[in-house]
Amino acid sequence: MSTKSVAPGEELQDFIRDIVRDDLASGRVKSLLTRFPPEPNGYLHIGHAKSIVLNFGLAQEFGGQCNLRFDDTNPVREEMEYIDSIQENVRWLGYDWGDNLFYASDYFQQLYEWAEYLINEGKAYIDDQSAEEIRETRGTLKQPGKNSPYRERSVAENLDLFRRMKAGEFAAGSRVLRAKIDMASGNVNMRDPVIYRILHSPHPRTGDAWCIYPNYDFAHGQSDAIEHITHSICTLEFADHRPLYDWFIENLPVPARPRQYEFSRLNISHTVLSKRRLIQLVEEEHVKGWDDPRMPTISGLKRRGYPPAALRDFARRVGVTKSDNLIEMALLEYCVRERLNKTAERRLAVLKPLKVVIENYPEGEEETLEAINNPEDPQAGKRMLPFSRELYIERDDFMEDPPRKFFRLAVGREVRLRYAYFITCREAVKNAEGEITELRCTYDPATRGGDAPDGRKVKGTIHWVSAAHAVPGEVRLYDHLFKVPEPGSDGDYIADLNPDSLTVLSEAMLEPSLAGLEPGSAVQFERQGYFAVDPDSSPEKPVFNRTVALRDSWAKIQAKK
RNA sequence: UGGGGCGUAGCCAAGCGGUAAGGCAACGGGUUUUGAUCCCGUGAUUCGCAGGUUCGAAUCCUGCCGCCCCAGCCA
Repeated sequence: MSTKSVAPGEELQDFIRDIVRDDLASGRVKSLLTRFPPEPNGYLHIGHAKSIVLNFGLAQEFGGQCNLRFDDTNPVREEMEYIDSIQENVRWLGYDWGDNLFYASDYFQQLYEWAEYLINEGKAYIDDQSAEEIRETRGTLKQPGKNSPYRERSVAENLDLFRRMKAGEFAAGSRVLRAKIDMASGNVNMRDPVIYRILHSPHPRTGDAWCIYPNYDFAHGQSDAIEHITHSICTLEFADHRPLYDWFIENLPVPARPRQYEFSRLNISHTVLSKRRLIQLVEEEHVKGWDDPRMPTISGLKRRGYPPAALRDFARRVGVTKSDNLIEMALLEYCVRERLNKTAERRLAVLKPLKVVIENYPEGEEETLEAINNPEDPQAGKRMLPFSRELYIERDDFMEDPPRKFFRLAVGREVRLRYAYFITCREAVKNAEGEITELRCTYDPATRGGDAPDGRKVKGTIHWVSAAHAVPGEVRLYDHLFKVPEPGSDGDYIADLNPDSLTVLSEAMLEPSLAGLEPGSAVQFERQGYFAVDPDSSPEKPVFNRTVALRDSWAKIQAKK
């Protein structure tokens, strides 16, 4: 399976890969070891996918390895449920970490010992100040902080206090362990950062074994060192933490010297990718859960029908740099179409049905016509479509007063029914309200299959489904979750939500082969778009999600008017 | 003069002193039983701005401008 958009043999080019090549070439590292380090406190989204594809992709490209490591240092926010969904998501994206599944919590004992080591070295101390006091004495971005009154405690007292913290003698928040670095540093992260805090809450994996927990800064780099990670890749907001990351590596007897590199996080137009905002969308029910097909979460994209290969391709196409970016949703959609065009079988489905009666087709008669499953893939074979006197076509494929360039049906005009016959519309039947309820047409028996023996041409080909054989179903049409490229750029992002992001069509008519497909199956409804079977689907009532519409140059022309 | 990062086409992005790759979008045209796919063609005398070094600068130097991140006992 080809998962790359780059030509065979062509190497991806970015600053991370430059560094990796140099390190491998110079022998600084003998083999590459990366890691993907999610915190199990939420669902993964496409921004994480970029990181996953980078870290696992690097390992694949350079014959290295990528570990999956949960950064589970904060028991008050983390849950087992997320640990499971994250693993599922990474696997679904197509990556395998083998036996290399780790948890920062696996290292709690080692981390604790290193904390004591720092105390013994006179490089860490117990601070009795409250959180507010610590904040107040940290200084501001432009002014240095003040030393804590507890900063010069003896090693013995620090050790005693730290052990009693561990033993559970103190209340949460009453004391913390701080690294003794420099309260006047221009980098706020270096102003005696807190590295251990008291948290009397059970941990999803270690239970009540601990009541003190290391924080991110004290756990991440050391975990990298324990695993002998060579390149610890994270996003730009951690660049300010790198001096601290390095400080621990230099001041602790760690078994390896990993290095941290930062790249800019992914931003995509017409959606949001921050955990906080995603949670709000779910909690305030602007969407129907984490896997709502409009969500940029991995589970949402999966339910929407986005193929993992398209996501991988997308992640590679956006590149890896340090500059702020806003990738147009159009690029993601392009990747999805490109993939699905090659893999999705074609089907006929009428979303907004309009009945058609073929007056000169014998009543009670029916026949089957051959249709190609995927013109892009001969291996996909063919199928048979039932045809009869009464059909449904798309309402949008008929116009009473059509403009000149309208190639579809109108009274007096002839079009081709895909894989079937040429038909000519004779009359549009209306009800009392003046709405068109039915089209009376005639067909040309000589055009069976869709070609006229006399060589005459028709401008349009439309899709259809035999009324007697059609399977009714529900089709969910999705549009951008937000109506503007940058939600919240001028005010509240909630106000930018697209009220029409979901349209449910409950009276769609599907060709028979569309019934009974497995949830997740992807098909193309010809002339309309790619659709995926929703988990809500049942053989009695199929439900399809529109993954992405086909490119539509006719709609584009219409929009210009 | 807090610290850190970034500025190449509408959106991304190569480029690493030798005279601006590529993709998406847009716009033309061709093929077509999906107004789809596919194919062909169209963009930067210029790389945030201003100086300087050099035979030669997007690439080196200096100054300026703009944008993003940091003051959780979150990650």
